[in-house]
Amino acid sequence: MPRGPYQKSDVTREKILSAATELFAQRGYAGTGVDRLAEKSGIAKTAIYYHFGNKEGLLAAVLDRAATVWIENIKQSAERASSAEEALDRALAGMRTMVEEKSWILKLLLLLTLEVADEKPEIRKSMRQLYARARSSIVAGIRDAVGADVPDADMVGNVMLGQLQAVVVGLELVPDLSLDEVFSNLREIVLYMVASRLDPSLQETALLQPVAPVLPEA
Amino acid sequence: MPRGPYQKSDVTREKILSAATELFAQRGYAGTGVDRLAEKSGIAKTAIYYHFGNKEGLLAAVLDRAATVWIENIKQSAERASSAEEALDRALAGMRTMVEEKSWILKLLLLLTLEVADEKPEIRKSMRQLYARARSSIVAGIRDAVGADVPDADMVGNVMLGQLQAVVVGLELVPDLSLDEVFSNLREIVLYMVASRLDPSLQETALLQPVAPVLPEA
DNA sequence: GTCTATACGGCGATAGAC
DNA sequence: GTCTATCGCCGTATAGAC
Repeated sequence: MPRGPYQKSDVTREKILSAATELFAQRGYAGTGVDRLAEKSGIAKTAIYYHFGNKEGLLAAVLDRAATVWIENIKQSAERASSAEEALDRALAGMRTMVEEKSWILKLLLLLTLEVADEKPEIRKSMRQLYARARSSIVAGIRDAVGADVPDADMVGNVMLGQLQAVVVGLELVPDLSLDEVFSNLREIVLYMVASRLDPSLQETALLQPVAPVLPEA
Repeated sequence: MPRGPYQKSDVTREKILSAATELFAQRGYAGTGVDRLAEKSGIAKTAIYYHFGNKEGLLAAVLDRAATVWIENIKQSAERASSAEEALDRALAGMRTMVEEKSWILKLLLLLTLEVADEKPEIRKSMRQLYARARSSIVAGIRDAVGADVPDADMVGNVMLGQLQAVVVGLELVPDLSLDEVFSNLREIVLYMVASRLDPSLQETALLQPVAPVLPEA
């Protein structure tokens, strides 16, 4: 069994990462055994643990890379817009494309967060940073598009990312969920949130009060 | 080894369910081995598989029961309100309490959906029905509170449940997340959504357009 | 420090006898 | 329903080559 001069660590990491990216996308996370990853990448099973700690650490690395690419793409697309609304539409279109074509990334991102955020500080940190990058891209996008700092723009980012993740979960339950409806609804909400933060008088939606019906008292 | 007359199936199911509810809440899902469940409930390991198919089937049963109780509680609380806004506040308070006190239910609900919705039609169906029950409770609550049918009230439900789940994920990443902020933000959004559906002229938030800055063309 | 090979313990899940 | 295997897969431990 020739052991040859060993490859540089980075090369090995890359082989593992690309094999894992392919197999996780194809067969899912749970459906991809570490033994199979070792075989596919041509690297010993124990070396995978040496590099990534455990299967979840490998997943975190795969997802971090994949998601970063998407964040960057969407950001750049939005920057090419010539109006604030177009910037929003481009961002939403990017999110939608990701849901349609790479939902496994979003799905596993959620899964990883829920499964290991307790007890694995390193992975939690990695996920938190990824989320922070996505959200600050949105905040920056809003600032650029509107041309001014929007108060509490963080919350707009939270809502967008929250609804994005809700779509992923929703598709799992209702595969024929209407993305048109969901995204146009989200568009409307974001427009309202930004507008009401720029002009707080818009929050006067309490026209609900007078319409209130009479319900039996407890 | 006396095998005795076997207990009725329902009694056995109940023993398993209550043991699982307790252990899943205490030690988490992954942290609770089926062997331990068998020991704690006093029922043989294989009988658990006999009753629930597999560990995930058991989890689905546990969650269905626990979540149904919460949906009912929140619904009843909202019905006791004397105005539309109070009904919303009661519903939001109920959701918040659930996040604060029983977030493991929401967390595992999400996890189960993401992990097994493919490949396990029974569990997917169970989760979808649960989601549908929660959403139709919201829709009915809105109808009762406003005293009229709100067009596309489904989407309001989707947004509320989506943000609820986003909070659960968010807390996993940022344990000191401000629930005050998140829920008051959600309150604002729901009020807007309902109001704009009752009076579509409110959707004229396109005051963003004039503020649009000039960005470099691609 | 980087990697291989083997063996082993733990857990979910199934099969078959009773 | 219970029991006793038994399988597969994650993860670890160990020992050692380059």
